[in-house]
Amino acid sequence: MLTINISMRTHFTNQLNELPDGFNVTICGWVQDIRNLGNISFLILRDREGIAQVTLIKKEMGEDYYKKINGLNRESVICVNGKINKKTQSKLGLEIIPTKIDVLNEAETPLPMGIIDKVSVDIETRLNNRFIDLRKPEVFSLFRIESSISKGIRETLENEGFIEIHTPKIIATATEGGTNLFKVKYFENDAYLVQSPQLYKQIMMAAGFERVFEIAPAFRAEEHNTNRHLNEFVSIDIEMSFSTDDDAMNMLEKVIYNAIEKIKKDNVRDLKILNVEINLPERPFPRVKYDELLDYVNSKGIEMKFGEDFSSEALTLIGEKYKGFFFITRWPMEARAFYVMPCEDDPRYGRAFDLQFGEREITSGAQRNHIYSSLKENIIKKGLNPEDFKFYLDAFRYGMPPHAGWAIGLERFTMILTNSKNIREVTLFPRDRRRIIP
RNA sequence: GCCCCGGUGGUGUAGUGGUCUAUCAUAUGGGUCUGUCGAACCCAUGACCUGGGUUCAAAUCCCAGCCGGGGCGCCA
Repeated sequence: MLTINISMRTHFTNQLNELPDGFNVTICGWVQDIRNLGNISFLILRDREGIAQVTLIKKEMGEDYYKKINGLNRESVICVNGKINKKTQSKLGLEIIPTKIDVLNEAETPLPMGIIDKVSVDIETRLNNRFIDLRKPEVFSLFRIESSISKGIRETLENEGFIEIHTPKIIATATEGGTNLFKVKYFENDAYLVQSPQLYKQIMMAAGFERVFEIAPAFRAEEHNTNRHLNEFVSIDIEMSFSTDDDAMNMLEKVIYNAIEKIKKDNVRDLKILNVEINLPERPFPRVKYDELLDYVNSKGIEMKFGEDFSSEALTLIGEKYKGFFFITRWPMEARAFYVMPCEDDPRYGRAFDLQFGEREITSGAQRNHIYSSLKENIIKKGLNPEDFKFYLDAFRYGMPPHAGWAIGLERFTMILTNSKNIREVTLFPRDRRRIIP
């Protein structure tokens, strides 16, 4: 049972059930609703854990006080001291008969948006008034689940010997290429926000840390306007030494499985509020080669050449065949970043993989190329300048072990598990093409 | 960046040239009611994104801007 010592409050609303009839408590929270019937009224108090009914009786409170409390605006913050009455007609099974009500902060009126109103609210309005939107239990539950996910992932990685690291988010230039970077002024120089900690976590392999992970924001200056992209998102990155792409995939399976197991255990109430059912995936996840899917897509009439990435249309088709988690493996080198390790048997392919959930991509990873000369060659092949990567390439010259890793988008993963339609739903204060406030 | 769509009270909507002094719900303010739990009932309040144009007449048609939604590309 959760126990938080806060001087004003003796209990959260969900703890009242276990207390005996007549027990004296103080509960604190927001005035969600007042139903006034004249000589009796019902005040619904909401806190983080639920709601409770406070029953106000005019005869017992006196006319003036009764009127004052009934006149409180919705969403005002109060503390109620009183006795539990279990012989109530309330559907909640108990009510509080107040002896003292402190008004700590009165809300203004009208509210920018309703919390329990029976009208839908646009996501735009909700995000503009996020602090109110987040008071809704079904919105709050998403973030409790997101919290469990990052906690669960962290637990698994720590058990597996990973060390949590923090790499810089402001860089001179030269990450992986491919995506646009946000430019920032750095005193007399230009600098950029990182798109990924990729190069740094690889350098940590040369540093001998063996296994590292980082949970941190990544920034991408892409002008996308979709339900699954953010310009700032939380990237969960790992890198592991003396490991192959298979080892990385196995680790990913374990991490995903444990996170889901944790949610099923710790977020029963949230899943119920959201009306979402999550099944533990079967392991191992299917591993499907790029070529196989390429053929499949072509056979279904979608034109796609070797080396191209799967289009949305193609992924929709693939998602109909593979519904849960599955890996796409053995990608063409030209479709992936320069740091991927080519396959020994055929260097046109690389030891890279994506983890999909149906049509949606949630992770990409690879065994990395740890051979200095070959890595440098691949940088040139991609049209990049090795000079720009000196700080990175040097780490491969004085003892770099073979290594592999992956990155998973926290919001994407949460979105999939909670069946959310828009990634903004599972981001507290999303940063997209237009939004930087709040 | 490209394509398509949209902007009406606090919130969500109806309304495609005149009968719009603009619909409905919700909210807000006031009132009735001692057991509500989406309380009920009565009364009231409150809106056509901005600028320009067409027209006798514009919420409605045209242009520009601003803001937003969906899709694509790209990706986590």
